[in-house]
Amino acid sequence: MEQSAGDLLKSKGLRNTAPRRAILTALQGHPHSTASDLERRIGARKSGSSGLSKQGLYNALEVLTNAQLIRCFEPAGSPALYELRVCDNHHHLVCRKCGVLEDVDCHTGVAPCLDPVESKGFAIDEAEITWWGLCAQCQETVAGS
Amino acid sequence: MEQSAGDLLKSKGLRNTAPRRAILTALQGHPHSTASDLERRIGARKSGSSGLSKQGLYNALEVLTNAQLIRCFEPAGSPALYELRVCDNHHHLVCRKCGVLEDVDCHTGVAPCLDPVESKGFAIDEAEITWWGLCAQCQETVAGS
DNA sequence: CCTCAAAACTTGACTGAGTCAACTCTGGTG
DNA sequence: CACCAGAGTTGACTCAGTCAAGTTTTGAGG
Repeated sequence: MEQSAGDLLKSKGLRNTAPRRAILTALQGHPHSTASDLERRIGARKSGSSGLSKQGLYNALEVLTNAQLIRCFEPAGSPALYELRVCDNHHHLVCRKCGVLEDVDCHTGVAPCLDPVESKGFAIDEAEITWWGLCAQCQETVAGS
Repeated sequence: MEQSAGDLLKSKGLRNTAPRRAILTALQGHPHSTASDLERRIGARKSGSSGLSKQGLYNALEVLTNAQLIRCFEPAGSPALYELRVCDNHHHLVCRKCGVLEDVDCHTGVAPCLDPVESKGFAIDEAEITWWGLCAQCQETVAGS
């Protein structure tokens, strides 16, 4: 198996606290979670367990993001989504109708995978690509109507 | 000169109302405006003139966006930005530090300008690309500190 | 030019996502 | 095992945007 949440935190020199472990664990198997998804999922663990405060959640998410343990992504019209896949510079496909979201591998795998026509003097470190369209299911719905 | 705001509205079969004309006019020379920028700019016109309500503004922006007279763009961490450039599928460069935003032409000029490695059954109509980095000015600041 | 209904706009209450600030608790080092 | 900086809690607050119900305006037809 992979490293435990605690080991991951240690390997980045971060404190090994229950909320942080809970977030990392809660993200496994739920690749695109909003802050409130996480709040619900963590709060709902076996009764008696913590249930992290909103502020604590945002603090922890920020720390984990800065440490590159998780990645944050904000598609237009949606709250921020957090995911465990990092360092592979993958991109996203979003359905305009139902909002479903899919990961797409990057053709190069390292950021920035793409250069702009002109950089206007910027030092670019990432090219974020979002493809918009209709998912297979919504295409059927539209065609059938 | 270009078509007047009124003519543009007519050409799309939309009603020619003062607020809509005001929005189109206010966007000229202010390529990336938030809803509240627009509210301020329109409200501030010569006294006695309208000053559009918040709801009216959002309604009008939605109509104009649907009619392809303006385009809406939401970079992470910022409210929605509206711009007049449409139909050229251009992209954006954003400074991570100061938030400054630049337009970048698309190398093809038509959407979607780029195909994903795998489309997962989606019918894709747009590839939205955002480059993140540091603008020339912020690079100097960092280097100098 | 006048009328009228649909379309557009206004008002004001409300929501959701995230932030601020002040206080308390705890992990892990000495 | 005591300490304290870093982590978490609480609760008020902001900002961007939405909802719903009522009023005004636009422009097509008489």
